[in-house]
Amino acid sequence: MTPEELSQAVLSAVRASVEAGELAVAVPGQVTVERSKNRDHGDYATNVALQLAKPAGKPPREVAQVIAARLGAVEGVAKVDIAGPGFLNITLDAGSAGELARVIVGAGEVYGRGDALQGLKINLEFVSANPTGPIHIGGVRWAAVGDSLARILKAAGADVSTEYYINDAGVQIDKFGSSLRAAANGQPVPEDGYVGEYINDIARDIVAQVPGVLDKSEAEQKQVFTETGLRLMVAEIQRSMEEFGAHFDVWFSEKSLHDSGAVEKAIERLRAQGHVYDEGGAIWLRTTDFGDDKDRVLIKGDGETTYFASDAAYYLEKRDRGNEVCVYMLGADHHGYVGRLKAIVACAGDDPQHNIEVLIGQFVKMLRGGEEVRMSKRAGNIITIDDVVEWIGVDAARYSLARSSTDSTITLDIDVLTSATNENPVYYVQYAHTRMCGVKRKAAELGIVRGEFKPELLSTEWESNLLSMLGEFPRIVAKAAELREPHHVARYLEELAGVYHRFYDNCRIMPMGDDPATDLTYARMWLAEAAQIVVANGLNLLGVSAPERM
RNA sequence: GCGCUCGUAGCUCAACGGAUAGAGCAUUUGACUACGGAUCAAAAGGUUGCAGGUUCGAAUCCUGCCGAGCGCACCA
Repeated sequence: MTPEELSQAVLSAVRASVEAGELAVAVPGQVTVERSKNRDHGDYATNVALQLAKPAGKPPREVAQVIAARLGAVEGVAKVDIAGPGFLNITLDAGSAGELARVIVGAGEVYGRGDALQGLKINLEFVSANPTGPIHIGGVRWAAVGDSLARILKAAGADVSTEYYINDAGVQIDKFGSSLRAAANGQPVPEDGYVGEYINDIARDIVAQVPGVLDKSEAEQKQVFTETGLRLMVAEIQRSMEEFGAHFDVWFSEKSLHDSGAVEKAIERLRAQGHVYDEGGAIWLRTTDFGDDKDRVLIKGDGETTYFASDAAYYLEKRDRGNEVCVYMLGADHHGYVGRLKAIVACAGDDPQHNIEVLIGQFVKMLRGGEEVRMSKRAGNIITIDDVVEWIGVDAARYSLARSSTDSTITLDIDVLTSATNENPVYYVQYAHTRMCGVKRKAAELGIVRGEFKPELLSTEWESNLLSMLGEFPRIVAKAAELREPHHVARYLEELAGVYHRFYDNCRIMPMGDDPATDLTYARMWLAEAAQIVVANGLNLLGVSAPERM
């Protein structure tokens, strides 16, 4: 019996109690059934009685008794206990619990997918770092979290498109171009320009790719260095992201919004909605109508459009492509944008509670020699995505960045990263997977083929623990998707790996010596394979490999 | 000054408003002539920043205070 089926059974028990007049309460839409943390509390627990106590006007334990009486009679349920303030602790009979292994093996890589977000078209924009330099450690966090989130949302049934917004318009691009030109000509870096080894590298590449560029006029040089530099830098970022396993369906150019006239069109649309006005020679959007601190300028007094105008046009463009929900993943230094972004949505006549979601993530702090490293391009101590991958590899990097909530700043110790220790919990999870594969290898070596499955043989505490843990997976995926929090999947995998390691230690799977394979051998092979499927599916959601050997 | 986010074991981090606040690392002590010991078992480690409030129940929600990070442009 899966937790989903059990949940339905509990719901039926509630409904039956209501219909029998034992409970005067509205039947809830659904009830949560969770795996018990403590083995003394059975396989699964539900707090439904606690939640129904108040509307029913009865003490929680009395409500629990009514439900328990009916639930105990359900096929597959061995025992129902009432505990504490009114929890229902449910123990399944071994056969019923063990059936889950068959379900999982049958489902294979589909196990864990659901329909919680079925039919929802979501656009997920993340990283979107300026193409004036390599992706640094902060951007890497969004690459790991964003790409994992995309995978999780898809697993929950959503129609997801991922997107990287290239800020290829504006003064920072001009500075980038002139910095490249200066480097190529051996001139000092211009005011507020970009420095670093990568600037010299790109400048050299441009000189090599465009023969005679240094003989051209200053204006022509600026154009060549800006355009070619931008192209090379974007290509570099794309390569880094590709190697990191972060996939973007769309690489969207800010400049294209201006070239296509989308910005002007957007302003007209907002004007038609009645939120645009002229003042002091500039054109404004009245974002204060929708909770923003102050109104925002769309077109400056000098006729130039603002970055904010691009944002508005970009949002409308995304919506025109049929995206129902536009998710933005921004760094903590951009949290001031949330208000104005939501105001854009409201000004456009959309619902800021639904059509846009802004996820704010905190910074990554780096430690070296026990002291915080303040990254500065000028000091040349930027830590890039390529550095991190070189030190610890894609798997460990993605995992360590995706296993924490983005609400909290995380601190990475460079000394630990570069020493390549086994401190990263990803190895704990991956090792569990290799052990599962090891069992298969051993079985092949002994010529054992998995025979008929007798689920009732999986009766020890380690086996039932593993089964109930495996049953949680679909619920975890749905939760991670709904909360937009990939770290729940990672935490689940760590717990699952622990449960598996303990099962492995206490429950010998393969026969010893020359002993023949028994029904118990087969049953445990089914269970081990089910566990392997879940770990592999979970790691895949995080973009981390599930190795057969380490 | 105003606003957003955060404050949990020595360190890095978990915990749909649920039961005795959990893992890993570090520390101490045990376990292989057996499927890979990158493992397992055990010990120790906490007034969840402080003070109130809400309720069957608060690390979680509300208020105030303390502390940290970040943001408050006709910049991008």
